[in-house]
Amino acid sequence: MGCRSCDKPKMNYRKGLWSPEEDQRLRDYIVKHGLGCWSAVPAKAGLQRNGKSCRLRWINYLRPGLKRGMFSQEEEDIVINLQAKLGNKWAQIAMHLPGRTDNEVKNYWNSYLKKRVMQAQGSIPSNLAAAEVTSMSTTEPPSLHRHHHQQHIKNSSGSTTTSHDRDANLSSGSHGISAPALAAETFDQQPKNFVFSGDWMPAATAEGPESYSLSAQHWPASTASSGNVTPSHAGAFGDHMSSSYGALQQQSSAAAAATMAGGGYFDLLNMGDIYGGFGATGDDLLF
DNA sequence: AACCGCAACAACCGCAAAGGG
DNA sequence: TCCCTTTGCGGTTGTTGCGGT
Repeated sequence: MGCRSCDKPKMNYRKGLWSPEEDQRLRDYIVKHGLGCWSAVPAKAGLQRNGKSCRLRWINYLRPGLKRGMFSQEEEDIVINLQAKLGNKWAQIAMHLPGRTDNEVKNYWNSYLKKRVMQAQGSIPSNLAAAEVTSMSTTEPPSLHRHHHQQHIKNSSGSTTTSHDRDANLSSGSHGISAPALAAETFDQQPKNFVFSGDWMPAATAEGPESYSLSAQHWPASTASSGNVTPSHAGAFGDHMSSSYGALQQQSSAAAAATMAGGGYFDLLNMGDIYGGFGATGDDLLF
């Protein structure tokens, strides 16, 4: 792991939100060179960030296949049940949520699910409970009350975009906490969809990623929600990695075919250099 | 219109594990 | 085997925007 060739002079690293330009630089670099020594990335990519920050940015927001937007009922159930089972092992929990990152799961838990679970268990502090009365009188997340029809989501530049995906999820049924058995069932099941491209990647390319033109129009609006509620991560890679590949090859849905057009399984392997592969933890990158 | 509180989420920080020299 | 560096993870903080007053 040590990477002595990456030695670099200490510098004042930029902090705070990432600008679209920084995102672009990081993407460009990784697409061109693949993932390697993160500590070397900032210098090579011309970024005044530390490697840690670049890694986090890539994993949480720039990596292809991330799902943005509201958690579905099924995802909520998985988080709740796995949290009960594993504790705050967000990386492990995220493994079972295709397209979700540990950070996203953690934030969702801390900002919403935790209160719901506490209330369900009757252990929610009175002050919290009071604050939650209005929002918890139904099973919708508080935000859905506050922004009923248009959910404003910040992007990295601090501006907001309007996403409708949360509204889409409103129709997904009750948000009540389901039986614990659900989670156990869920992690054993195969991912339902495999879309092996990020929303910033071309949906279908005959030439494969190598010939892919890096124009800005292909990138998502930074961290803004793409409104994508389609499971777009490469499945629950983690424990299911090998079987997922098998499943993928058997998948002949139009979506999968379109996404993988001209590339298919071959693309997956090639893009592994870019994606870094999805490691045993599912959401982590291996290099 | 201004201020305040809340919610959501992006990002930082610190620690531990992993791996090379 | 030890030391050093990098990576990964979880906790926490900071920032932003919205609704209410």
